[in-house]
Amino acid sequence: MAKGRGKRVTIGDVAREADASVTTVSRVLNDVSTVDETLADRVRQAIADLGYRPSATAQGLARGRSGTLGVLVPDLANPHFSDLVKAFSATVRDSGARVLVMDSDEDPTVERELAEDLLRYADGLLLCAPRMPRADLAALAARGAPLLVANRRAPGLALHTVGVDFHQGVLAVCGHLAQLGHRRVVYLAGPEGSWANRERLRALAGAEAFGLHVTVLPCGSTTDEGHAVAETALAAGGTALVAYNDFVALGLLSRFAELGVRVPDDISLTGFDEIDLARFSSPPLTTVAVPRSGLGRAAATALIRLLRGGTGGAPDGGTDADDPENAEAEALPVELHVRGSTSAPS
Amino acid sequence: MAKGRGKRVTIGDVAREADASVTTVSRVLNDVSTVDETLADRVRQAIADLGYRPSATAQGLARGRSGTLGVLVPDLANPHFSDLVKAFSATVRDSGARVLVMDSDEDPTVERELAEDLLRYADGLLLCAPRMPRADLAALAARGAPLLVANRRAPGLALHTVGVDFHQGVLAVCGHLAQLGHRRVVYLAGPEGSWANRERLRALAGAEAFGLHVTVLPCGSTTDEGHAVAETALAAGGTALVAYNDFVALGLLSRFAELGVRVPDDISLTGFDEIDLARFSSPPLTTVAVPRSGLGRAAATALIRLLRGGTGGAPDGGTDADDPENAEAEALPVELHVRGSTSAPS
DNA sequence: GTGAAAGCGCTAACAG
DNA sequence: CTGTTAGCGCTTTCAC
Repeated sequence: MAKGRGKRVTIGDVAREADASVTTVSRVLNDVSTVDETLADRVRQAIADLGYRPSATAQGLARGRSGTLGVLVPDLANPHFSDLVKAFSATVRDSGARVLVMDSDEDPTVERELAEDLLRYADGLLLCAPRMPRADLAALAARGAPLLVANRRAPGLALHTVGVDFHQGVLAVCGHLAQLGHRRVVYLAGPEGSWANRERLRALAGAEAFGLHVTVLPCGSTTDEGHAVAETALAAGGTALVAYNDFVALGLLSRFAELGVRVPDDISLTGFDEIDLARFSSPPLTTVAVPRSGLGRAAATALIRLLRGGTGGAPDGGTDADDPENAEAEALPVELHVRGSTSAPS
Repeated sequence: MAKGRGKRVTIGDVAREADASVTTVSRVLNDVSTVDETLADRVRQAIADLGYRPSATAQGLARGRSGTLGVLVPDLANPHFSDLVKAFSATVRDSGARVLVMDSDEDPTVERELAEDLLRYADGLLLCAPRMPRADLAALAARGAPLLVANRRAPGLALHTVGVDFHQGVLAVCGHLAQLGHRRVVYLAGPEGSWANRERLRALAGAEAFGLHVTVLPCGSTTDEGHAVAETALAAGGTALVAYNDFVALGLLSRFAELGVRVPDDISLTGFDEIDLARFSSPPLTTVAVPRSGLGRAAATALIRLLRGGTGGAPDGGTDADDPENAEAEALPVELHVRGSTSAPS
């Protein structure tokens, strides 16, 4: 029986036990080229008896691919990324591979190194690195490994990306607010260098076109930061507050409750990202739902397709890098959810 | 330069380029047995020129270990586990290894398979599987691979565990409530089979000793479930509600806000787990902080130690399984945080 | 101090 | 349909 002894059970042990060759064992393992049923059964029996499991490492070496995909995120504790990773993993697993996760702890200076390390293990990489310097991105791309970048664009870099249409989301928020009659809104900005924040700002600028005047206040991305900035935000003289994300919005809401400021009667408030709790605040939050799981699935699908396509797979020459059509972007639609935290200005 | 061509750069390429042997290259790679500085420099230069990165797979095969640790969690989107995995990964990475994450999606029927698969890739495994059948656990343990189980006990199974002292946490909550003068509390129970829930119930039973009468109401672990059970909970006739976790508590709070029930004036409420948002609800939640990151770190440390110790490492005989001292438990302390959601009964 | 050669466990031509 | 034989890229005795 499969008692946990010292040495690993190898394919050779199985072959011996089943009185077959390792090739045959390998064949039944990968159910390939019809092996005689009797023999196959004997092999399966031996596998079961010995509790044999093929070593993924050996398979990887022999096959030339590890069966592993990497994903690098800035913060796994952020629901945005844990949902993404979760969906990514599920899809990847369905395709028969596994996922190696790395967390850069929001530190752009280690991202490059982590990514390179990940590539030693993985067949491909999903990169969520909103603040990685362009040069590092270029260097990674030049490694030639299948690389997919999430929520970030890198013009002229010929890399594949997937992302969420933040622009449209912010526009939807602004449209909603404008329609309610708001004219002056204040935006509580997210992290400085982040692509998501830049994208929001870009959209906000566009929103001025339909009669909205927006003031930008530095803030951040956490509940704490939202809480801390509440009074300043109030003083900024808008009738509506557009928070960088739901965490910030909930922080504001919390502070407002303490201050006796009523939302939306005294001031309207919107979030972004739709975390689970957004429906359960008082009042429930008007926010933009972004397809986190959808993004994870899309990323997995795209990366797997890249793998299959074989980037630079041709031994010599073939489709090389400077193909302008080589880069490919995908932007998933978002959805505005109007709830109790917004109303017409008083 | 390191242009991303078709073929992978191997140690042989580096050796050729540096006019050295692969052995030497391997040596400078693993900085072992003083290689002559001149030669070493030449090798390093070649490595840089070629953009060489050792294949983790090949290293794994040759070394007999993959440099990868696995972790299986029920739900990566749950902050409890994402924090745990994050801290686990960080610690594991500091020790030079990587982490393979798998998410069982709360489905106990796939856990066994996922764990076995993980073990094909990883040198060791951290198992968070609160509902895995004992037999499966035993089977995994019998595989002989370094295995660490989080937040769950398995008497007689001689496996290593780390966990949080839920028992003490619940007792602290009850003590707090009792001291405020509560006599009748209702517990909103978590998922049926889960160890965490069983542990809470066990502690609750103990709490009756100091004068608390507790009614148990089935509920669940999500905000939605808390929201849904609110009215029933109210009708159960307690002066305080002990929620399975913070999500449930926030769901209750949300529903209470809709119903005009005031917390803590009309009823006291406690959570468990201290999610980030617990401080920001209205009122802020009295809850029990569990050291999620600490648990992740402790798990990593323990697992790494197991790896070093070499479970069943002795080729024949040696320290075998039925050693009673072989199993080892670690229970991290928790901390009650009293906030605005609890007060003396009216 | 350095290199040649034998594997690590598996897959994949290539014969029979 | 089945087995023999090379490797996959690296580490590691073991000689030099």
